[in-house]
Amino acid sequence: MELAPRRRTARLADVAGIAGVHPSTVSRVLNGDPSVAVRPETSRRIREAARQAGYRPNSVARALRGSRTGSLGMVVPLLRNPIWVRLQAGALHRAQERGYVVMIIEEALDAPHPAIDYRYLVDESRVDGLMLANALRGQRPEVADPGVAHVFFNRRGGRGGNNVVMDEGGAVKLMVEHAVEFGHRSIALLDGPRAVDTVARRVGAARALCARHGIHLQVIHSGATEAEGYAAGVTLARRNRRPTLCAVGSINQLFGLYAALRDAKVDVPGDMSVVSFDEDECLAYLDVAVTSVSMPLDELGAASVDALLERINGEQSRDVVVRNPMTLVRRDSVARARSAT
Amino acid sequence: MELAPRRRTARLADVAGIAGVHPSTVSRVLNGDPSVAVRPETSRRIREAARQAGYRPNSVARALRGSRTGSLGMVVPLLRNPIWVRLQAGALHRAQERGYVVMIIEEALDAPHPAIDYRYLVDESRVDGLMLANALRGQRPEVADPGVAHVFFNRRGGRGGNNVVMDEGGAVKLMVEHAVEFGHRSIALLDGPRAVDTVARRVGAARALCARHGIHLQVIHSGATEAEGYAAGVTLARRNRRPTLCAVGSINQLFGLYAALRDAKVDVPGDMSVVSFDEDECLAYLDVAVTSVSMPLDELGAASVDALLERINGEQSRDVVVRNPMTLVRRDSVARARSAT
DNA sequence: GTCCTTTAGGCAAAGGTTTGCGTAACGCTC
DNA sequence: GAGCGTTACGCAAACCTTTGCCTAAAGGAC
Repeated sequence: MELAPRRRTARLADVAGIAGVHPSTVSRVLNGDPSVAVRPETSRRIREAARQAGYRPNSVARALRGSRTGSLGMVVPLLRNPIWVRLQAGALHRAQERGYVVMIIEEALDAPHPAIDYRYLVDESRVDGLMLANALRGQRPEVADPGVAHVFFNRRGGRGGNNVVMDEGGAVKLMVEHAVEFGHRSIALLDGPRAVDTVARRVGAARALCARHGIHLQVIHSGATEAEGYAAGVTLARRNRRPTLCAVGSINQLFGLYAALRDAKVDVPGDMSVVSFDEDECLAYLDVAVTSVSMPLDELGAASVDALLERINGEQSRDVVVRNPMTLVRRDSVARARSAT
Repeated sequence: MELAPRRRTARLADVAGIAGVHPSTVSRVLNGDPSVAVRPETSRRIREAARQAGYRPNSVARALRGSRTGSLGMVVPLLRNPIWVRLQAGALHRAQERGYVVMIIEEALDAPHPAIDYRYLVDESRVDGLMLANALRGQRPEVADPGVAHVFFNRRGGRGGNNVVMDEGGAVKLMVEHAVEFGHRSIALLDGPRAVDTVARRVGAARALCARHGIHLQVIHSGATEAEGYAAGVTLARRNRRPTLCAVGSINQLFGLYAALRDAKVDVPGDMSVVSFDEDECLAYLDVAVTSVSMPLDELGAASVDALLERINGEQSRDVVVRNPMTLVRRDSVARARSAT
């Protein structure tokens, strides 16, 4: 049917030609402009012409005219960690629902700090706004720029008002209450670097809650990798007055911790219980299935898109906390504390 | 310094105004157009003006004029599986090196087959070309369209000439030779659905190689999830003449298989050896560290970008096989075959 | 001094859409 | 049938760059 050397795709003018009307009329009809009045018959003719010509609006021209690109930028620190993937997927789908596309930027491993300034993506009109998850506490010299629509997601940034985060405090509460339920009086929290906002909020909540419950808390900060989780696990296993439960911030650290405890002949959950803050299907299949707190990652991704679109549309800034389903997934890695220290 | 209500970002005309030249001259100087002749002093003045005005070329206007968007679309089936993430990261970085950005599209879980036609992204000038990994063997009614620049990566598609894949045959060879080295005479290959091209190539290579080595091969197809891997493992464990080594196509299936063998009291590697085709750092930390074949995923992602840019630049189509580093990572899950069946 | 070649940079069109405004034709009222 | 309010569209500008072509001035050759 179209054996010709692929004539450049149809333009508005082509459709207008077929339908015998002016391009502007085609535009209004196809976009459902309510301010226009066309006869039903004309409208039908235009739609038919568009269909026949295989018309697709040129998004570039549209973007130029309307100074809206219809795409959003998402900056994540490291795709390797599964949570970013789920956040990404959540954002992707919500963006698609709302007619936007998402550009992912993975901040390079050796990125300098303060990180490079992705506002240039907005200045170059590549995206309408930014979703940032590369903020580090204190490290960033307040790039918050009211002229550039942006939200910080999962990790807070700037002066506030643009943050979309989950209820880490609630997650910690689930964990601590679970620990209490099983009689634990001394617990450890193995988490990422303290410069990461998410970590800081978990640690803060843990300190407060443990104090209230009279539980001894020990916090260990390490990188979110298997190797560093292993190292932390080794240290932990050597302690003479060892905590009876260890909560872990990332799945990578969890793998390391598990291996370290196994190598040190520390039985899970007999000698030490373990809880992960990173739920993943594979946790159910480890040698001792891991109890975890399942966080609403997809929802956070979606909420970030929603919040960013609010900013783009000039609505009031406000912080958002995604509370959705957050549940304790009980598996086999938590047992009654053996010898209350 | 810029306390004003964020004047709309500087345009070419603004810079020209400051430098006292015509916009076209600014454009040529800033883009290093070799066909233009300007005095060094003028050039310097222009650059200074651009710097001072914080000028950023509007990529949308540029795209409209040049009919090049500078972005690439990448369609992946399911982000959950880590290999897509690594492919994505590889593509992201290479694209960035070459001045492009990448838009990720995750094909919905419940996507219809034949899948939706992402050519519309090109027709709408949202991207300059497509990297597709959602092709299924036979299922797709030849969407190959010479008018739309595209490559199929990791999974072949179309009539050939646009495929960028890894050397799955080489990977299988590493696995089989490893098996031979350890005296295995009967092996199983637990892999994804046969409609997936990658799987088909692995299976084909395995059949040929095993035949040559006189090894008995049993192929099990299942979905790439923990649950289906578990189910396959259960079946496998029940076999009376059980293979002595099982190779696994995806890490998710591997987790399931491992759990099934554990539950069935089949010792790894004593009763059955295991090899994964999906290398991941966490494999080193499982209760029995998993031997795997490490594939050049980042390189494949990068090569896909390179190949797509060739198509976009109108160069000759050709299939590409990424061979780079492909290594056997020897860990603890392979042992000498106990009782040669 | 005249003519030709460089040098240095300006002019304007084009790319496809959106949208404020303008204007015919039509129908209705009186 | 004149006047007026709709109805149904058309006109053209604007969004910002890039680029083919043009021109004016300067420099060189004779």
